[in-house]
Amino acid sequence: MPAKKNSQVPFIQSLDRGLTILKCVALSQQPVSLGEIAGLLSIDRSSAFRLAHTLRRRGFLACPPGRKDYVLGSSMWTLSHQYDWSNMLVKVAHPELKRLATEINETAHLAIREGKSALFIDSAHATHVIAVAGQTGELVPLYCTAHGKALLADADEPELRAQFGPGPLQKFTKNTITGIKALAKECSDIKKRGYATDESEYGAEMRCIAAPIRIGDQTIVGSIGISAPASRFAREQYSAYGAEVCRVAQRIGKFLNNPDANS
Amino acid sequence: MPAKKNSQVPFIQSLDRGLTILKCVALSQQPVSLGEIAGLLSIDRSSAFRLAHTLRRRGFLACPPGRKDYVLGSSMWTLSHQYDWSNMLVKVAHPELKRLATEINETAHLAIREGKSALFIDSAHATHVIAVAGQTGELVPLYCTAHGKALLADADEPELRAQFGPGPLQKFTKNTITGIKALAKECSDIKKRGYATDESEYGAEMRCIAAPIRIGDQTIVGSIGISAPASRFAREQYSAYGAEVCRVAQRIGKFLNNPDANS
DNA sequence: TATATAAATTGCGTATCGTGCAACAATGAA
DNA sequence: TTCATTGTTGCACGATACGCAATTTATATA
Repeated sequence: MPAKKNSQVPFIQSLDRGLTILKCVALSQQPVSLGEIAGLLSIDRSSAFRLAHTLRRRGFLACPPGRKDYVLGSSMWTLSHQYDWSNMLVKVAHPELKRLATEINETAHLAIREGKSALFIDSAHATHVIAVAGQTGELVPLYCTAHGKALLADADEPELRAQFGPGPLQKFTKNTITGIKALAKECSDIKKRGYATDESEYGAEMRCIAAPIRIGDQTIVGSIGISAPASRFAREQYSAYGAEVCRVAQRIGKFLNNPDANS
Repeated sequence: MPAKKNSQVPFIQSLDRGLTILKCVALSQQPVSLGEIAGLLSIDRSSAFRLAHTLRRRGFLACPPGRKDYVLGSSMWTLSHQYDWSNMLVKVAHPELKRLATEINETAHLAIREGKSALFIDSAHATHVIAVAGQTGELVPLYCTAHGKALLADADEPELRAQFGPGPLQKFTKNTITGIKALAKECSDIKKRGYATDESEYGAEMRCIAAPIRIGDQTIVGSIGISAPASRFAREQYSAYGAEVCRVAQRIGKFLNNPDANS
């Protein structure tokens, strides 16, 4: 993008500033003081005060009891909970999903976490006629699928134990990981490597690779990956495809953070 | 509050309008057109357009590909995911929690769902010296505690099966519900009745009552309840205490929606 | 406790910025 | 095609949001 061909549509200054405040408060882990807000926007304290005040009266900001600095308010909570976010992720990720599918020429999937399962919320098929498991809407276990394990990548052993209980996990195939300890090791490997694999751990004769989609390089909000019959998907391709899947996942994450990005 | 002693702090009109748009789009299940926005605020279409435009450029709104109406954008997604919301719920609910504890004169707890468990995020103790189980930070199973079952109240049988698997659930006491079907029945009863009970289903000799906290009378975001040794908490008190716990839960939910409400 | 320093909040005049009007473009229906 | 609806841009007026400065409130220091 050589020159900002920014539309001439005038910006509503005060709204823009208000949104900046909102973003800044949301991303800060500590409460934000008025002075910081004013400094950030390079505006007078009084202006910052009035903006923050309207945000507060609308419930988008709030003051911790007794304190006079700002944290996010309940409106943000309410709105974000009532909205069906999977649509959002689908919308953002779909072009990438399609690119991935045609590039690798296999089926690509998009999944989110839904309780103890991974839920496929979108897919893009390649030219192959042979349908692959994992239709949109399908729920699969977290601990024995590539998507599921990608979604679990940040979990440590205590967390996994809280999720799945202490007992051994259900065995679907001879490759299924059934021990929590082994699963924790797997997760930390996935986190290092960037992508998760599924060596026929749930469905037989299936290979799958998936990478977690992170916002702000932190919280995992979904996963993207490809799957194919083991016969068509050799183990030697893991590292190459894995890198590609990671790149796509990162791009989606980046786009979620910064919608202005190119393309 | 007889007269609005509303602070004289002037409202930033355009910011206020922008936030209204945000709220309206978030609450609508369908995409919202420009005309609707303009109508809602009783402003000119051009003004609505410019407000929506700034919201869009900041990522708070977005247009579905090809269409020209608005849905929530990725910024809302990002911000709401990066923020630690449990603090928010704690902050809003704590006064009510304390009121409840002193009113009933037992320990009151606040919990949220954390995967397959309920997580206690706050508590208020009464004057009794005898400590009750369920410290803040403790994780307990969803299916055999009052808080857990309150959090599950909206789940139907397929959903429960997806969460817990088909097999029988772990038995902690002689009262623990172990069948999914029975659990589904219990959940639908809870939904009708408004509150969940725990008849020593997890910890022995303990009774507990909890009600789901809902935003917009819909999505369950947490639970509030009281617990006491069975010796101090007779079964006859269920309906009275249950009603009270429901009232408190509703009040918290209402407050989350509308922070301006009377304290 | 008193005093000093900083931060939050309010009043006010002015220039800016947002607004509505009206013209224009794009889209879709008949 | 025309007509009707909705989205988008130009423009001029005036409401409004801004910064300055004064006042109140909170926090630190002696």
